[in-house]
Amino acid sequence: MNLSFTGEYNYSIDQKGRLNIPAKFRKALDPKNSNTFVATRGFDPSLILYPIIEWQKVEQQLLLLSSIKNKDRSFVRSIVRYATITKYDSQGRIQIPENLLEYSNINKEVLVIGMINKIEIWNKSNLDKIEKKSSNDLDDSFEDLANEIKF
Amino acid sequence: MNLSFTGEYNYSIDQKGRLNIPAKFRKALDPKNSNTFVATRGFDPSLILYPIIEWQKVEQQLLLLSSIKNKDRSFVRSIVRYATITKYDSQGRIQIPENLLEYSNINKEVLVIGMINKIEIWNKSNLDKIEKKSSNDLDDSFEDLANEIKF
DNA sequence: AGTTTAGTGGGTGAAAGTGGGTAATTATCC
DNA sequence: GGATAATTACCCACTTTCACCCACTAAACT
Repeated sequence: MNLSFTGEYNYSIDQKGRLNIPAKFRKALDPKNSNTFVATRGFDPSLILYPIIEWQKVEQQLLLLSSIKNKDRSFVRSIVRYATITKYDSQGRIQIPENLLEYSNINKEVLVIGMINKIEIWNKSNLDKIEKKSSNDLDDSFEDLANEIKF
Repeated sequence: MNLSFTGEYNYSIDQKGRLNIPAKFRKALDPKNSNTFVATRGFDPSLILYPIIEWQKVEQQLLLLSSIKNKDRSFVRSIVRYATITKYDSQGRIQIPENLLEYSNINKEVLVIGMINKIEIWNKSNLDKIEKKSSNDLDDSFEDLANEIKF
């Protein structure tokens, strides 16, 4: 049975810029990935960790975009240029590059969120702000999505 | 014979945050689930337990949504971040995370309700309140459902 | 009444999370 | 190109948490 990433965890980044991957996520990670993730910018001001195999799927998708269209190229670039391969150490921690920390506005306290086939890393107060901003129209706007899905 | 959770049970959560799964439900649980549920927030202020296989169906549907669309992403996040995979122990108990207890306003006494293919967990007084509030217009609103299903 | 099953409580050792030191590798400078 | 600095990878150590086990009581069944 292939598990997925779910749930959220409050962790902290140490002075060396290392972040612990929750044990449950490590167990859920397919061994084919050989303990390796790709860290990159999210569309939100957050970071995303893809298992390396998942990332390769992303790459395949990006290859489908046009190299001629300005928009396409710039979209691809905006994602790929920040992608960093990292393998977690024997304590289960990955090294997060400085520029990604800056982008996501992360210093120490972070919220690690399982997103089924990938992982998001947030500065919690950042996420709270965003949630609050959209929460007014949120219930309504989710309604149509929720109707598409059988729970 | 398989599945189908029915009936309700008054149980209590112990100091470690563990909740007993009624023996009847454990027997009804397909062995393919290997004693594993996913606990998550309900749409009411209650919790839902999905057999892991049922939950995976939900995940499959969520995976169809776009990671690029803002709304889709935050919809997925709002659901998945509270989903916790738990296997019940040799006494038949699952561990319920602190944040779920808070959300559902549960301290100790709970009502465990079978909902056919999943299980709801309520703070009993919470449920009473909600039922009471809607009970006045309830008969009318149920009538509408007759258009969708037939007994 | 005795036996089995279910529900609840609690102790303990292994695992998880966190911090930090040192060697190895890479980068920088002269 | 070689010495030195900086960064990274790999270990070891400490604290806390949690999964696992044992035990007790109540209820159901025979």
